[in-house]
Amino acid sequence: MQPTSRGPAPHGHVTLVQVAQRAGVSAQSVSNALNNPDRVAPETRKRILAAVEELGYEPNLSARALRNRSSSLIAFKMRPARPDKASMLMDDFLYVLNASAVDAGYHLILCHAEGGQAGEIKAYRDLLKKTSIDAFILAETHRNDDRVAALRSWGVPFAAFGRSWDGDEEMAWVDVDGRAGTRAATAHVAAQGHTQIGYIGWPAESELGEDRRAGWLDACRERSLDTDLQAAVVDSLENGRQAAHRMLDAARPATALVCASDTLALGVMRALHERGLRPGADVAITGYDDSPTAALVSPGLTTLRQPIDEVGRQLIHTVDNLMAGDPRTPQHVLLEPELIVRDSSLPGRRDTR
Amino acid sequence: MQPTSRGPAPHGHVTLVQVAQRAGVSAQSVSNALNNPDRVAPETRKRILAAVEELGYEPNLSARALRNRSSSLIAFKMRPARPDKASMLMDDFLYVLNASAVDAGYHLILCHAEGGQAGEIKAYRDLLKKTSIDAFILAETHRNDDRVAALRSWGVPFAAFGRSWDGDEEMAWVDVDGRAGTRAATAHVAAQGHTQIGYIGWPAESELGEDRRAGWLDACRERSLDTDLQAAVVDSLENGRQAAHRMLDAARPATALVCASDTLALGVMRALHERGLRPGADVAITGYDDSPTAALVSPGLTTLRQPIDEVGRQLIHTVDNLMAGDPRTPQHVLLEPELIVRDSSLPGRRDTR
DNA sequence: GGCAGTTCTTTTAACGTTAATATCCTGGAG
DNA sequence: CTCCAGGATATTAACGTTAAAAGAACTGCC
Repeated sequence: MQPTSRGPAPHGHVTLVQVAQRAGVSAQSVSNALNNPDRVAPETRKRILAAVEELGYEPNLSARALRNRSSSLIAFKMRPARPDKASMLMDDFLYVLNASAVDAGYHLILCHAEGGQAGEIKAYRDLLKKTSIDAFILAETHRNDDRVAALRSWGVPFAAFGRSWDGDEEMAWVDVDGRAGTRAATAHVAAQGHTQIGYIGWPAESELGEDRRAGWLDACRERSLDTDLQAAVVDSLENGRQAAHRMLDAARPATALVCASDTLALGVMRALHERGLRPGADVAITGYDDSPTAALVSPGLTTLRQPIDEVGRQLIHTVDNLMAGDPRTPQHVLLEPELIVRDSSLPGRRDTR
Repeated sequence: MQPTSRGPAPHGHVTLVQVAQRAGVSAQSVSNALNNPDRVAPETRKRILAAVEELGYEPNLSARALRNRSSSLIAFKMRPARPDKASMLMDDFLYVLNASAVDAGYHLILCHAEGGQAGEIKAYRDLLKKTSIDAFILAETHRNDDRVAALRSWGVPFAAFGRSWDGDEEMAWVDVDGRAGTRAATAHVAAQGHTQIGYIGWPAESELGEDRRAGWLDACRERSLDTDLQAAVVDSLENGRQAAHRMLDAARPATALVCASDTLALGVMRALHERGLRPGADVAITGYDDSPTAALVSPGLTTLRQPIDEVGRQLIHTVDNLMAGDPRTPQHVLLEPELIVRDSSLPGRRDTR
């Protein structure tokens, strides 16, 4: 049955030429059949596709990249996972990002860089020189981000996870509405009857942090609640713990604590643990990110889940658009986080066995 | 100062030919200067390297890949993060794997596959056809792993995170000694005076699980301790919780529980929480993996840290060796986990503020 | 019948690199 | 003075693909 011999198969790889011979046409026609279907006669195309199928031909991406100056590669730089960080969304994020990329006909390649901002830019430039990367995905952009300037100056399509904080309308981004998240969390604990709702967040330099703080402020003001209890600390369990102790020692102690991250919220839980207080029953706690940990601690931590899957999909979709269509079209996508209510913010029911 | 004009720089990319013109030699000499330094005269080489430096030349990987049938790409397939899984080492692992790869002159490219075993193999084959991937890294191999057979039949270098459980001497792997880990954890709680040490692990099909169970068995037998209390459940918080309740309701209840994973251990903590018992003070608990969560819960969870950085480095080192040297040399690396002692396995001291 | 206009297909050349081969040159032996 | 060895460098060709241009076959129209 098999078309015995005559198959050159010199290296195990099937090439255009072999398909062409099999179908009795030129290599270019095969190329056209695959990339510009309307340039070949329907029946020729059918014959070619049959040959492609039969021989199991897959176009060689290196050759394509060389010829087209386009590698179907999208680059992403991981940051080193800070040990104290509970928000281990990176794992999921990377997974969907890659899945979406593959679905759209790309592959994800990882960057590595040391030496901060400058090192990262150098790494991007080197990568661009060496391989014709089609697009970049950035995470965590900030005000006056040099990487943005660099990528733009090189004319490479890119999209960021995280909006442009300096009102850069040109930049394509996908982000999650942090403000809406903390507002929802605050509203939730207020609905449980809490009136002394503290907030533990990040230093004011963090744009993301200010966004989340604003949501808590919104909710408190809407209800004319006290907004005295707030802390701005670097994201860590220990800082969350200490801030919680301070707020519980205040003249009018907090009965609920809204946090800018799960890490901070877990610090609060530790503080309660140290004081013999029960999360939920005695003090309501909410976190942010729905890190795996949030579901695993006891009691479970109420938190805000970022639609990370959708973020990944939208990012790929965005760069895909940038590459295909008019690169002048800015794309902004703002997604809503989802409040996941667990026992840490609910009174009552201790033993749910 | 700058060598004005005459620079073609047609596309912003510097090519071998441009460097060659600048240095007044042929393209081949530039290639040699970079790849076979002993084939060019020392001073010519110096001149060429100066030109390379000056023009900021970086070899085009697509062209190289096409010519050499080797892309400097190492492929790795992520598995979707199971939501219930606390062992989020993937993030760290990927980071070091990539860092090591870049250090060794490679880049990491991510695979995506659906459809289980078969789908994964198909994805590998497609990737190989399309891009001359240099090597693969596998995670979580098992007995009679089809992927291993496939990769071997194609003659592609690969290394696995996780030893070959079917005694496949040919396969290169890097692994962590699970047995030594649980033995150390068991010895640790025994040293605290515990004599009823239960074990919560995975179903017997899991080779990794049996390995970890063996460590607990070893330690118990060495001390002539009871080994009646054991559970074999699918890895989840809920299963850990239920198993813990069973063991605490037993005729001779467990006073210490050694677990095969942090997820299970967190389930145990929840069970204790439900019973009003204190981890550490009332029942000692140990987990496995030192997931981020372990450090964040209160009290902290005693667990075993896998030297994930070293695993990543060794894996890259291994495939690098396979590609360079004699591919017949099997490479096996077994690393020791490190016991991280936290309060969950220690009596006393409740409030450490 | 000849000629312009379609539609389909093939030919040519190029992307940037490197193995293999060819050429040049220098110095030393005969 | 010729000839050869051997090192240094240059030339050729190829990796697999595709844009651009050229060619072929067929249509309809004056």
